[in-house]
Amino acid sequence: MGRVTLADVARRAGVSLASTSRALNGQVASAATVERVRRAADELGYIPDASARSLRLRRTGQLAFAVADIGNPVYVEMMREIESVVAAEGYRLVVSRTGDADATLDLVRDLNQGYVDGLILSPLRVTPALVEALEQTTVPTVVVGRLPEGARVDTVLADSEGGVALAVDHLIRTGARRIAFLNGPVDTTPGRFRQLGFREATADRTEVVTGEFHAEDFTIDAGYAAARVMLAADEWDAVIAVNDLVGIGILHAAHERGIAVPDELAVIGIDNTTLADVCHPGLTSVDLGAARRGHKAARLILARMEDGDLPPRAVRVAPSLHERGSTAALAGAARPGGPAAVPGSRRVR
Amino acid sequence: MGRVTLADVARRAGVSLASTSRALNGQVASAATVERVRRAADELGYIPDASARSLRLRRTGQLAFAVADIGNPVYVEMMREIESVVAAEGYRLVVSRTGDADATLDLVRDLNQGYVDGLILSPLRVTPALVEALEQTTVPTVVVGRLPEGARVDTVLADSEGGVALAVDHLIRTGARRIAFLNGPVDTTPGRFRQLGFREATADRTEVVTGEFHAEDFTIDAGYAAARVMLAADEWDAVIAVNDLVGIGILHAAHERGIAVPDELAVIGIDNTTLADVCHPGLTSVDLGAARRGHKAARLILARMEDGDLPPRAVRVAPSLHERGSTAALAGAARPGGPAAVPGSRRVR
DNA sequence: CTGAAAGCGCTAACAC
DNA sequence: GTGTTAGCGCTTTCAG
Repeated sequence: MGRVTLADVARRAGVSLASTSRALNGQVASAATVERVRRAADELGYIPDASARSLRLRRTGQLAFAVADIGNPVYVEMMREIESVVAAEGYRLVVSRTGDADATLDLVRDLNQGYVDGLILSPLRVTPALVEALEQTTVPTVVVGRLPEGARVDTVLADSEGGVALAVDHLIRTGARRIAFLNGPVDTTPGRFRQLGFREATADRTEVVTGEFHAEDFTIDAGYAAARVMLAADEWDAVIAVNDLVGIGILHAAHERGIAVPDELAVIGIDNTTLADVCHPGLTSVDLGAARRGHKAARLILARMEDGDLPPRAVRVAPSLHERGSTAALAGAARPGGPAAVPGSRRVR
Repeated sequence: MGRVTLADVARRAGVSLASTSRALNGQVASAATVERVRRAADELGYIPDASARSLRLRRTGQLAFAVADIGNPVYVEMMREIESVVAAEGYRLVVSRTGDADATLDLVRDLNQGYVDGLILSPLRVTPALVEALEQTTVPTVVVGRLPEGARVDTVLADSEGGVALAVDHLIRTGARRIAFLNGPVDTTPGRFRQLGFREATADRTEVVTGEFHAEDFTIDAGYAAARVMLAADEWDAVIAVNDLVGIGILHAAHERGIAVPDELAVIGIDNTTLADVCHPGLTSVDLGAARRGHKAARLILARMEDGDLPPRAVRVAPSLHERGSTAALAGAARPGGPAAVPGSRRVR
């Protein structure tokens, strides 16, 4: 027995192909026809063919989510949320690696093959060619991350500047005066805007001495390597890491040098991933709302697919600081639960 | 300007549809034709339609990877490896949540819609209905995890029993005599076989006192909750956790009670995820080879799609123990790097 | 409410 | 080497 097609069902039900299709898809059809067709389909074990439907309907029921590295927990969190939203609307999720800038470009261009109905893209690096490709593509797309002013593409934005400002303020309030920023590659969107945030937030704080360092990648290992250099060069009261992974690299390097965290060095990460809760001490971290960004991105793409003529939208997600053991408590503010506390964070803002 | 189809290219190149298709797909065609068609395609910006090709070719170029919860880092690791292998062969990866047993069954049945060319499935619970559905489906499938004896399905297996034995042996060699196993739900594949492994490994060790406990889920929170109960009830020298997440929950509970790890309580996790390296103390963990299982699964599905008549295969991946700070060092074996060491693990076996 | 027929875009026989 | 044609399985006009 080969594949059961709609024609088989039609034959068995003794009605036409058209009526069979209509009956199965809830279009106009007499109750009797629907009944007969349903029965025939059941008896035959009919399952509609996805490719044929896609070709005819010009829709696949699939959405793509593309990121540089799904190994970063922050993207996993985003993906979970996206999957959960779009699955509820009957869409499957295809995951892709964006790889380098060229690969990202290819990915966007390939979109026109129509293997998905929409794309949620979180590019690490945004080139003019990419923006152009995004504007040209006929497949609805939403970008999680910043695009140049005026780009006609739906975006969902983290408030990097605001988030870093939260971190800077917190450190200054807890007494830090020499504050370093350990960035990742600065030619990336997160690298660029988190750095900008650091500069803005410290610009008029004349009481503060600042420094900037760079990890070669947004990973624990790269963060550790860069932190060794940083800690060997100067003394700092506090470091803000471009993300939690780099923050954990700093924790390792500090531990290795015998520098006590938070007493001798406060550390703040960004992204507020599970890792921040698991490491020791717990990593105070700025939550840039990965899950919420995923949620918004999913909603945006769904809306865009619904109506392609909507004007481009930019949705913003607010940051919040989650205080853990890697930063000193504010004077008068008891550390929750005391020294033997179960890890957990205190939401500051 | 609407979609550019192959017919448009053919018209512009001044050759037939068939020749155009052949020229573009590297079939027999004169150099001149290829040249003209290529040019026409370029000029028109032709991009083949994925749905039409799928319908005609009876293949989608997509593979599905289905797991219960992509939030668990061990699945992320597996997915990364799978994605990297299949992407190199030109396949896209669709991720699905398996949800409960019914949802898993639906997923497998829906496979026959033909929206993917193959499925890699890692089910938490295996029911007879699922096995039957897997055997019936015409879409190549490989299961990561244990299936009942005789199931005619390709599988890749972790050696749970061997892995747990590694943990038990290590603990006994480092002097533990009262050893608990903190399992997850026992009606799951990992729960069942890791428990079996624990029982087998401790069966003829008359010098050892054992106990078994259960977390309600394979998560940090559930592990923590169960560990509180466990630690309140009795005194243990060591605990083996069903996975790293539960292991970290134990670390938290121990910390909360003021129990020193590893001096008063040794803890071993399973899966050897990034988390094991990040938590404090580092979690000694049994690596069940998630990345290698992902790799093998990808290879298996590729081979199966190549030749559907192959007899079902079962590929095994060997476990290894990675020693970190949560277990005492063997007498005479210096802890690598001393107390201020950079986190890292020592592969014992 | 139902049926006949066209056609989505592509590839693969088959004849030349 | 090339063109003609059928057809993958489905939905949707358009008549009746």
